[in-house]
Parts: sequence; structure tokens; C-alpha cells
Amino acid sequence: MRRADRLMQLVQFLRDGTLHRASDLAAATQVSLRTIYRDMETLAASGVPIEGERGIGYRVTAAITLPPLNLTMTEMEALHLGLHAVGQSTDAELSAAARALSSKLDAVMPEDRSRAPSGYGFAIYPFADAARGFQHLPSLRQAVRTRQKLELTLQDETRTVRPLQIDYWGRLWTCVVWCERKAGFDEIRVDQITRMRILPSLFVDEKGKSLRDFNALRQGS
Amino acid sequence: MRRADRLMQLVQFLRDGTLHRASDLAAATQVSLRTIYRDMETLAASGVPIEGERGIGYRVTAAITLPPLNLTMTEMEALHLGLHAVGQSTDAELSAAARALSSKLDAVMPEDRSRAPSGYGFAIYPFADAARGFQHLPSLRQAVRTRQKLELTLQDETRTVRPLQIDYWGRLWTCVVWCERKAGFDEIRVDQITRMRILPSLFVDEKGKSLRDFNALRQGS
DNA sequence: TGGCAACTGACAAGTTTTTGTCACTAAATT
DNA sequence: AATTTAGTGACAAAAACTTGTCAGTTGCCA
Repeated sequence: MRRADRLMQLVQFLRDGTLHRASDLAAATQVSLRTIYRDMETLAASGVPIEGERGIGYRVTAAITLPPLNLTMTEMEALHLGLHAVGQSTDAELSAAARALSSKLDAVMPEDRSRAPSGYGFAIYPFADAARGFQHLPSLRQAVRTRQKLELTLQDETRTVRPLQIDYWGRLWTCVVWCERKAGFDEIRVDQITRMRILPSLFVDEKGKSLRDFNALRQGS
Repeated sequence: MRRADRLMQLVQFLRDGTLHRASDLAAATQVSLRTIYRDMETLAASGVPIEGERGIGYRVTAAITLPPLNLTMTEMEALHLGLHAVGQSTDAELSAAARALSSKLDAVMPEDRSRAPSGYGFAIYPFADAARGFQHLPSLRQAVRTRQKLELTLQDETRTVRPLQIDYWGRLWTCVVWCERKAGFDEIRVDQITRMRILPSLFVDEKGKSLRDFNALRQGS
């Protein structure tokens, strides 16, 4: 893996922010000039903010490059929430940066239309609404973990459900439940929950009512 | 770039959340069992959240993977500030997530000398192809949301398509589309799009042309 | 204008990676 | 105990990638 090593080395050289001529880089890495040009192309295409000016040399423009990150849904939510908070800050520069970063994140969030309840993408949805349901999340999570039934009220309608799985799409939380009254699965938007009560009764997986069954259904349809 | 293509294909298969045996994947990709195991190792090392269980099969654990991001210093500061704020939250799980994310970020910050070489994508293989397509993502995403047809050029071939779903598989972005000319589904690599134009005409789900139909086909085959 | 240094395309030679095969081991479920 | 399926190590052949060379072009600056 000699090439990858050299690419990393080149980034190290360029990180100091000063100008570098391709010929210098070639000498430093013991490689031909042509290869340096090819490397620069690869790096630029890989997202490293490199700029080459004819008759001048190379320099890196932006400061920090983050490698690919794997986030849990909760971490993603923390990220959005935190940036939203900073976006409200009085420091104009800082709040602008927070909003800019939020946009960047929105732009690269995986979007899966087949799973989202059709009609509302997270971009359309005002953050405030999502935040309203946010208060219920901790106890909802607990109920999913401890497998306790819930009594919850959505739009003046109260029902008893078995909470199975919490999902997060960018800005919206939903919960997959088995509804006792309708005797069927449902996907509930957490922000639409107006009241919620954890019931003392526990539940166990029953044939046709488990998360596995829900996933099977979702696949099949 | 045959291997990269296969890796992408594999993530597509695994993305449906169901179990997959290595032997099935091998048959589907026309490749030996041993190669599948090697591919799984590569994908896991590349950050795709894959889990294999002995006697069971493979599945992806739902998580969000962010592509490499370039941040300014101010944006980085906003990020840290926001996460710090959320870290103070009363929701134990959320504040834990914020702190975990802070650690992750610290681990990949330039100041940290102990950067893992594998943290950079090009240490494994260049993901230049993936990065090249990033520029089209925001408008592509918009088109998926607003259900607008697209005219796009791939390798000197221009076609009109209905964008249905955007997928990110760790290194490459793809878009599932219905191609008007071929009258069939296609999975387009965003990095191979050379030109793209959002057309004013909207589209609606039609029998045989919807995302649901595409998924049914993928299951069946 | 001349000099500098970034760029580009093509191609053969060299090097590395990828692959299949084979012979195993390791958990988990039945 | 038998079965199923993931996972490992080694090695040679095949495929893919990387590199240097060469012969250019382009843009900026003095």
C-alpha cells in the first residue's frame, strides 16, 4: 500500500499552509513529477481542499477534513440539536457557522423514501415541531428497552401499544408499535404524541406481533 | 474498478435489513465464497456497519454514515460548543451520545497525532469516484423530495429519469431511478453523472414505476 | 517576450492487488 | 451429535493498478 502512504504524506506536507511546488514534493517523496500531478488529482477528487496555481504552486485552502464517520441515530440527533442551539447564539459568526454546518449535514444525510411516511421530508418539517415530541423520547426509549406497554394519546385518540423500535430520519423521530386496539402495526410520529404513560404491564414477543414480523411485512408489501 | 462495483452491489443487497448468507451473496455477485468473506472484511473496515453471525448470516446494523466533510475552524468550534451544550442535557442517553460523538471528533482532529491510517478513505482505496459526485447531491435530493424529473448525462449519454431514492453505501452514492427511455429501473452512480438538470415536470407513482415495484423486483431476483 | 510551473495524454514496464482453491476452525441452532 | 454458516491461512495465477518517460499545452508574471 505504498501509494496510500504517499498520499497521506503529501497531505502532511501541505497541511502547513505554505506553498509547495510539485517538483519539491516529488523530490521529498522520491517519485516522478508526473506521479505528483496524478496524486494531486486523486487528493482533490477525494475531497482534500487542495488548490494548484499555475506558475505558483500548491496549497491547501480549508482547515479541517473529517474522515467518514459512523453515527448512531442518537448521536445524529445530538448533533442536530447542538447545532440548532448554537445557531440561536448571539455571536453572529458562530451562529452562521452552525447554520452552515447544519446545511452541510442535511445535504449528506441518507434519505430513504420507501421508509418515510410519504408526504413530509425532514427538510420541510420545522424543527420546533420535532422538538416538541422530544420530551417523550427518554421514557419511550426506556419502554422499548424494558418492554413495557404504553398508553399514548395522539390527536385526541388514546390507545394502548407495544413500543418496538425507535427510528430517526434526519429530524423526525418515529416509533414502530403494535397497537392493541387495531390489532396491527403502526408507525407513530413521536412529535405528535400529546400524552404518554408507561403502563406497568410488560409484553413478550408473540407470533405476528414482534418486530421481526413487522420487518417481514414491510419487506413483503 | 470491478471490485468497488461489487462492494457497492453488496451493500445494496444488505441494505434491506434482512439476513443474507454469504453463499447467496456469492451466487448473486458471481464470485467465490472466500471473496465474499474478504469483501465483508473490507466493508467493515471501511466503516459500513455490517454484522456477521455464525450459523446465521449477515445484516447491516442501522446507522448513519457521514461522508468526509471539510469544516472551517468556526464550524468546528460551533460543533464542539453545540455538543457540549447537549452533553449537559437532562436526557441521559442523549447527553451520553453527545459526549461519545465529541470523543469521536477529538479522535480524528488534526491535533491528534495518533490518527488511525484507516481513518482516511484513500488508505483502503481511493474514493475519488464517490467524492466527484458530491456536487450533484443537494439538487438530486431536492428532486427526490419534490418528485421532479431529471435530465442527466452519464458517459455522453443523456436520459430523462424519475429519481426515486438516494443511497449512500459508505463510499459511493447511488440513485435509484426509473428511466423513461429504457422504460425500466436503473441504479445510477452519482459520481458518474457529468451533467444534471432538474426538469419542471413532476411525476407521480405509477404501477410498475414506483420505488415499491423496484424493491419487489430486487427481492424477487 | 521569456521563464516558470501547473497540467495533460499515451503507453509499456513494473508492481500490487484480487481471486479461487483447498483445508481447515468456530460459534450457534436443531 | 449433526448441521449450518461465518471466518482463517496459504499460495499461485490472473487481473488491475501505478509509475516513469516523453512530448506536448496552458496560464501567470516580470
